[in-house]
Amino acid sequence: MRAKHITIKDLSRILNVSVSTISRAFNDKSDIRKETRKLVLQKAMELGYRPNPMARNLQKQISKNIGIIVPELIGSFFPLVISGMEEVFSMKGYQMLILSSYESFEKELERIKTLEDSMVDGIIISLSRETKNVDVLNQLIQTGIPLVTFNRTNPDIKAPRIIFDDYKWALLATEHLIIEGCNNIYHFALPFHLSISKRRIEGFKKAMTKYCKHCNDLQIIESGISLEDGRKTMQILIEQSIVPDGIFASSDRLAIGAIQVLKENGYKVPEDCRVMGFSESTLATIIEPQLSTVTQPTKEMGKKTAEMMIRLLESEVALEPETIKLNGKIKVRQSTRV
Amino acid sequence: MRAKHITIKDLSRILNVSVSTISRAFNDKSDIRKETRKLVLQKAMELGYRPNPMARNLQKQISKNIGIIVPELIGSFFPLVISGMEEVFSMKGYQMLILSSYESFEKELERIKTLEDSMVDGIIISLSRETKNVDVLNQLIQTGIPLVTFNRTNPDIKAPRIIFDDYKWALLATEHLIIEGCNNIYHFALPFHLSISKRRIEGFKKAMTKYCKHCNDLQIIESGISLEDGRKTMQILIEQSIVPDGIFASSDRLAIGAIQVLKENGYKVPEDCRVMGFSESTLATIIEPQLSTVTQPTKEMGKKTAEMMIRLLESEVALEPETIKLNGKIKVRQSTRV
DNA sequence: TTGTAGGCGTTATCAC
DNA sequence: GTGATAACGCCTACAA
Repeated sequence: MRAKHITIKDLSRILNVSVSTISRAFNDKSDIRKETRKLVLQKAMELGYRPNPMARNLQKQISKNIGIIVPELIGSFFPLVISGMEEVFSMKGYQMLILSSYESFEKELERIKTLEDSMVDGIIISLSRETKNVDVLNQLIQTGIPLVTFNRTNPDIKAPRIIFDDYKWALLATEHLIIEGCNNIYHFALPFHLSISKRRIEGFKKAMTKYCKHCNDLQIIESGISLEDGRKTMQILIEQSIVPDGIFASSDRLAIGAIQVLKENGYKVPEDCRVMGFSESTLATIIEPQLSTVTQPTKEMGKKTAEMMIRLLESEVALEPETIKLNGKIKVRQSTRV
Repeated sequence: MRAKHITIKDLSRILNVSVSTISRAFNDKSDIRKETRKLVLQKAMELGYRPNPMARNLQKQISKNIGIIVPELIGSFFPLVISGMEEVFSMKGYQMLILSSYESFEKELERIKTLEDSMVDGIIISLSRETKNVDVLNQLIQTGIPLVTFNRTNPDIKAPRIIFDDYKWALLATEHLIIEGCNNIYHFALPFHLSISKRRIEGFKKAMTKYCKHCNDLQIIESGISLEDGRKTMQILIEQSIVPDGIFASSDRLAIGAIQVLKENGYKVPEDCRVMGFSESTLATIIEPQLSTVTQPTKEMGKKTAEMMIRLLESEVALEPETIKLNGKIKVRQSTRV
């Protein structure tokens, strides 16, 4: 029982002009007299006429919808990225269809299918934790649907990627610990198969060798992603009587888990062990001591990703997949400085 | 340069059947022979044919899109609610268009217009902090577009609302403080004009009078919503040499701000002052002492809201606006118990 | 500068 | 059971 919308035909009857004239008025065409356009637009406003987007899209063979798949909607990172995208897309008249893969590869495939079905104009994706095989995404690109990846991506995907310069900032973060006097530094890493994880590990190693610090693979621990994962890793270390004098954790949550367990076991942060997080979260200033971390331009990442998508959409020719690396900043707080 | 999609006509030509037959096969109509349907479906699968949703929607006069407006995408609450909605909507074949009002009334109006323009089947909204006038929303309902409000709503809106039972749980939270021995309790409230704020204040007052505790309006402070707001309120109190022995804050962020300032000024929590938060956030277990708070069934709220929307959508008759109140749980941690 | 008519891909209403 | 055909609301040659 929805109020019937007024259509272009109704308006044409009322104004005694043809539908094409109205269409022209609404599409900024040149071949229409100024006064006519004004008249049409005014009457339209008066009667509350707006072109039906479904009809328009059907005819134009586009949907003005962009599908977005993220691993999760909890935690502050992805919502903030999405928020950045929204700013750009809403300016350009695009809508976002947001779906979550819940960190599951299977769900991710489902979501991709859903988006294909609903004929989005493009797809933006950040890979789930489980995703190792990216064939489906490459097939997607084959069919001609614009794809952009961000943050959690994979070098095998033949699409643009907007990422944080993990290598560089992991290097700088580690360097910070070294300069503060740490000798025996451990790295709590994200799941190894994530490219984001690999890049940070490289940065960590580079810093260690640069300063001739002892560094073997045992110092790099595949920890996971959550606070609980950070706790577990630290617990295992302590059970083995290993207490580093510096920890570089690949996420704030990992870092905070480590700090909690250190404190529970009577160790002092930063005196006994300095702890550095990664990718600033609201948690960083709540924990005691406040956490040093690397801030990422999260919202910026969303904006850049959206802009890249729009470039793909508007470009006539196929663009060479580009990689955009975003810079961060090191935020020194109490957890690394006595 | 997008690969052309195969259409119902192509398929009809290939299979040598009429388009209507194919349409029937895809719409579970009864008047089609089993084998025919099977044949059609199989060939369709083979050729990768899927009905074009734009055409289908145009003809059915629906969009299968639900517009969702939230005040913000940062913080964990709204993303989690949305996550709950997604579960329900994606089951039912609906897509969500998510927009943020950025806590601004003006932007909120813009967003509503955008959604009207894009002809969503229904709108779900949680009001911005600034929103006092809800005429536009009532007009929306007049035009027949289904509307559901959640969390931040307003009694003047003639639409279903899915809310947390703020009154009851504010009462219980306050009661908890009283039972733990507090006598001089202050309430850090959200902006007064929010109905959510009013309901919690009522609950607070009720608990105080129930236990014959002294309670005047000075004990109820309009604090805001953020951690910073919580800090400010506490600071002002301390400057006036007022140190309550109990604080019931209307959000975890307010509570944490209060705890920080208390500690900075040498007061102990919970010994000198017990602090109770509201609406569990991830921050609650990070702060020291860990924060007692009221957990809300956040994701559940999203589900219930989505389900309500679907009921409106599927119902032929206009439904009487219903209010659904969700229950929470009191989570006792160190900040209220010595 | 404006109007006419065909088509975008479906579904629904008739006939057969 | 199946097949034509007219909508759905808009855009765009082409004609006037």
